[in-house]
Amino acid sequence: MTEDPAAPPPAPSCTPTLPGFTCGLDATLRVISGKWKPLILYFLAQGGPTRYGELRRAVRDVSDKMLIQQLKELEADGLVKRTDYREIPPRVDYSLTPLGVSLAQALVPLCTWGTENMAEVTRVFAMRARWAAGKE
Amino acid sequence: MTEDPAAPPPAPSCTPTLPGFTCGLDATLRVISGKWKPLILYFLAQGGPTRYGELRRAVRDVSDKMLIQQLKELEADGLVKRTDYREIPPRVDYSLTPLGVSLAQALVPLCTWGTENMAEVTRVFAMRARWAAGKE
DNA sequence: ACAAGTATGCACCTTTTGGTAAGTGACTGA
DNA sequence: TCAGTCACTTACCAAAAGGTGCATACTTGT
Repeated sequence: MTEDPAAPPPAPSCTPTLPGFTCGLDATLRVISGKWKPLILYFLAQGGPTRYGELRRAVRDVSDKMLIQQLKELEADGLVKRTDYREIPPRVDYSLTPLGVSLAQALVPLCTWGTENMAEVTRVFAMRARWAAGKE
Repeated sequence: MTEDPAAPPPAPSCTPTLPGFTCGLDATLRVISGKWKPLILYFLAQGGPTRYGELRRAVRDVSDKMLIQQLKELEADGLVKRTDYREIPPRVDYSLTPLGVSLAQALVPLCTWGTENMAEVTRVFAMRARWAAGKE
């Protein structure tokens, strides 16, 4: 038999039989990795179509270069849609595509996990930072 | 009331009111970002406790340095447990902690999303690669 | 006339991340 | 005795990611 009666916890059902990516998880992570992408997705999922300047102010501390870059990648990945109104003081807004919306939904458990285990994660990162500082 | 009747799609419920991390999603992503971490999590979730050498062979193309490094970070983050049997040809194995197991579960939707949308993602990445190659 | 805001582009630099190759010490099999 | 295995460690280097700051063309407000 292949299954124990005392089945182990429901493992991540990756399917590592694909070209280029080792599994679905790998593919997904490549699409959302980028310092500001989670935040962008977050704001777009919450706020609907958002103008560039608004995003800029919402995602604190992001520079123009970075924000534009990440938006372009998200757009190229088919997760966000850019709408240029071709007005004369430029007006552009960004929103999630259906694909983007579905990804945002898949991200919910991760948000939840992060929030629930924030204490642990924060503690651990504080330790890492102190350790890294001591190394120099 | 705070909710529209025509509610927008269930957005990622980040809670951006925390120190250090902008939201739960942010925290989670920092913990799993790293070229080999998803794979490691994947194998540990599937296979239970795994010896170093086995992992090394399972996660193809990973170098010792990288594998050790990522394992150390995962251990420091409380996601995997390292067991050293202190035997004389060294014997060590790695397994998921309860926290690691819970994270693995939270990753399932991402795996699924990646698998379902693999076609899109693959296509888009192929385009990116071609574009990058043309740039040089 | 001049500053500020609009959405971006570009050049340059630093930081972070990943990769290669070698070495460690105690052991085992040929 | 000599190569190979075990689980690592270290030094060094390349590539990728991220950051700073300036420039654009046009408009609005002072």
